[in-house]
Amino acid sequence: MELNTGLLLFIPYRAMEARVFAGLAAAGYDDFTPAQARVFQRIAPGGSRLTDLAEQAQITKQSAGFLVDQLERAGYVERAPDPTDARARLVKIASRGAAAIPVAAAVVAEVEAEWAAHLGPERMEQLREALTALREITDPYQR
Amino acid sequence: MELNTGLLLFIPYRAMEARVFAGLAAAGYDDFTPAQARVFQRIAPGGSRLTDLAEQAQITKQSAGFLVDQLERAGYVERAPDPTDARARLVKIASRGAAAIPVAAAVVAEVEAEWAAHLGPERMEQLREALTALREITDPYQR
DNA sequence: CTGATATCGTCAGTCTCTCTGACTAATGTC
DNA sequence: GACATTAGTCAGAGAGACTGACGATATCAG
Repeated sequence: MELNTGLLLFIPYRAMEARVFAGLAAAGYDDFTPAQARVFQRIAPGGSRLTDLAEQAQITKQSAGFLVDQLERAGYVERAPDPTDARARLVKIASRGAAAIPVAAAVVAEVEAEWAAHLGPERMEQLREALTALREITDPYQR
Repeated sequence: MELNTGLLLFIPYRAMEARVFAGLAAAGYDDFTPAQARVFQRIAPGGSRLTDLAEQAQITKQSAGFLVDQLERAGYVERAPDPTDARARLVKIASRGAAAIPVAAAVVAEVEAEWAAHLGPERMEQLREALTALREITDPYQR
């Protein structure tokens, strides 16, 4: 059957998300939700402003604030004043968040390896390359 | 920057969904939500059982029932008894739903054409082909 | 054929996520 | 210095998802 390209993209995305989520839960990081994770993974190395996170995740700043509150309570992030703007605060990755990152990265690597094994390394590379190119016209917030 | 493959998949998926949603809204189909659409697009030609829709969309049957209720009230679907099982009812596409399908299909075709223009027809074909192959190991509910 | 078990769908209650609108405080602009 | 803009919060509402319990029907084992 021939599915539209949108759904074809969604299916493996959801599979990846579910695997990473399950892997983190198995490692003890079971006190956060997918919505929180989608914000968390967009935090820049030196910290990000709430408004920037909201824009990148394409949610309102209120929603982003709600999710960051929860991440903060669970110890994954912390908020610090922004030295360049007294109105703003930087959301930074805290110790628990930093510890979770390699766990998530390992699962991502594992799933990507499975996909590469199924597709063959060449097609996997083509896939990533095509998706990266597609980002140029579909991602308004390229980092 | 090198993003993980999950996020690379998600970005164009979201772009496609937003475009289709906006296109339908512009054509007067503005009384439904993305969640409803995700269920709607999984209805089989002859109708689908609620439980099957829930499985394919990976939500609970309660959630699926909630969404189908709304789609039914808005005239996009209708429920009919399942002749093969008196416990079940078939969710079928109603007239308003059938009328919306070509509108959505036109937007999908438009976006796919833009992507093909950006990637070149060959890479676009490779992309779809790789995604279809990936479905074999990431979609538990292939139709 | 009958009783136990499974499946289809609904009802009820709850929680998470997201939104809109209104607001304060700080910044930037003219 | 007046005014508009930007960063973030507070308050309220609604959508969408979940768990648990349930009635009705189907299926299967004996």
